[in-house]
Amino acid sequence: MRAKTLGPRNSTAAEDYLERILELINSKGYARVIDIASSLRISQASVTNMVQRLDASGLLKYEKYRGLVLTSAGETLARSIAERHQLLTEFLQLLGVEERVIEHDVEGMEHHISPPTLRAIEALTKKLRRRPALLATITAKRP
Amino acid sequence: MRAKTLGPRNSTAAEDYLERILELINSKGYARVIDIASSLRISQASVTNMVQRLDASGLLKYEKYRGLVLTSAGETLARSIAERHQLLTEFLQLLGVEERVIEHDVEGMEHHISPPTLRAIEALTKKLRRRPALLATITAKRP
DNA sequence: CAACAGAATTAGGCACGGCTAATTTAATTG
DNA sequence: CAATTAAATTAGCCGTGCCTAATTCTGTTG
Repeated sequence: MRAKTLGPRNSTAAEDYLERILELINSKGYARVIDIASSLRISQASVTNMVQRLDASGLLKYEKYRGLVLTSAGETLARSIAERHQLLTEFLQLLGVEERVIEHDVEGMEHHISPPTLRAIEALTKKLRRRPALLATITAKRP
Repeated sequence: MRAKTLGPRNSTAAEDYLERILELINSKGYARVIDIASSLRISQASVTNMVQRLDASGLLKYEKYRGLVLTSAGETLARSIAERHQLLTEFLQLLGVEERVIEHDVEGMEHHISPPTLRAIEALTKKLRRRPALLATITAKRP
């Protein structure tokens, strides 16, 4: 068995897993290794490995062959990741970016947006929602 | 000697190197291994390794112990990376995000912003620049 | 309750992108 | 121009996060 460190700073991969695990739990009530794997399009073996590391770092409780549950730390983190994802998605939707592109870009960049930046984008998004005319002039230029 | 693959899809690390190399060339006329290393805060050995991989993928010409120059493909790519960086920085500055935070976040997310998203943010940035009043209401809420 | 199928785990490997230590090459200078 | 110093390279290592193949566990079912 290897070390499975996963240090203090949670990696972008760990965030992807947490985000998906929360989604699965919300939609089906549980998150099996096989479901996480197919949802993230990676192998079951990779999921097992990461789940063990997430357990080691206290973000979920995991029992071999028995399943997993998020700890409260893990759930809190997963929720904030999901919220950030949602906000970034809404922001880009407002700008008229194509849905496929949004998914791709948000997936990549979400892990690198710190709370202050997120709050700034959130404030902007809220403003823009009330200025459809302003947005129209922007999106009109990119058909 | 190892393979040094660096496949078709250029990695985020490769983009960081190219960006910094262009900056160095613009500011001092050349980019030595030791300058790249200290600028990116990584070891000289790591730089040598990556520079060899960038050479292998045609983004720069490199001769051992002799230095490097960007190919036209490398320079074009480096320029677009730099422009994207600049645009994202300006956007966040406009939103009143703290300079340190901007640097950190842009460094992380820039590699994941595709051209359509960038164009959307660019259009928005241009609009916002002419709406200081609008921006004031946003930034005022985050002291 | 034994056999089977499905799910999970382990074993072993790989590319990436870092590192340090040791070595080699280039450049400076007495 | 030889010696020294600075820069660059190589060798070898490590963690992350993915993979496939082989194995093991669980739950169902005849």
